[in-house]
Amino acid sequence: MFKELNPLLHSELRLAVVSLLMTVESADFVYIKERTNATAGNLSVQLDKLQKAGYITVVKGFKGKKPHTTCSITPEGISAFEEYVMALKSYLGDRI
Amino acid sequence: MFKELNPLLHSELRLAVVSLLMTVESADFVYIKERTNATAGNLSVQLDKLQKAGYITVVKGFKGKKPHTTCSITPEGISAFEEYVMALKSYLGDRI
DNA sequence: TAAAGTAGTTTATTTTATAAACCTAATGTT
DNA sequence: AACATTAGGTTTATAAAATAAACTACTTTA
Repeated sequence: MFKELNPLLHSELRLAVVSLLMTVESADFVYIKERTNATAGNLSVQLDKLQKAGYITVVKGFKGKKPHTTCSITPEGISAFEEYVMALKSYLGDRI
Repeated sequence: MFKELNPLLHSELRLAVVSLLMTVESADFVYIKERTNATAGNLSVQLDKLQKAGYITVVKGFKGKKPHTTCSITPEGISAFEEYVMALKSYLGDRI
């Protein structure tokens, strides 16, 4: 009846991050933070989890002299997201 | 960009319960438990939260000599669910 | 050169979700 | 009759999550 919802994606902020990264080639920490309205601390933690799951890549470097973190979604992230959407549909019936 | 997801509904089991109750006039504890694959303890707790939020009504009585709990969704539950679905759409783009 | 800002990370606290243990009554079982 | 088992839950304890607050390290500005 109801499909299981991948707990890594069933989190408001992580879902927002992945959803955002689905629409762009890459995005940096500050941009993601602004778009998702997240606090830096929360975002830092959640990006880490997504990276450890292999759903995103996180590249830390410098832009000029400031630290700069760039994220992008991986193929595994894309398919996890797509599966999550399918699973959600089992909860939402035809109103979606 | 991303709408807030009602935390009361953004829980796998509570979402399943509400989603199920959207499709029936009422359902009893055991039926909900079976349909959602929940443990009794977890279901008991989550039904309580939904009731306290005013999203469902929970009527406890007896069927023959055994306890019997019947649940149904309230108008507030229906609109909360519908708003939740709208909010979700902001995360899912056009794949939904 | 001191204060303030940027870009994060780490740690601590609060919430949640969940399972395990428990309760009460009814129904077999010997 | 006494005891175990099942049904239908509830309560409590634990593990996992989310989040905010505090902190780090460096840079820019006054």
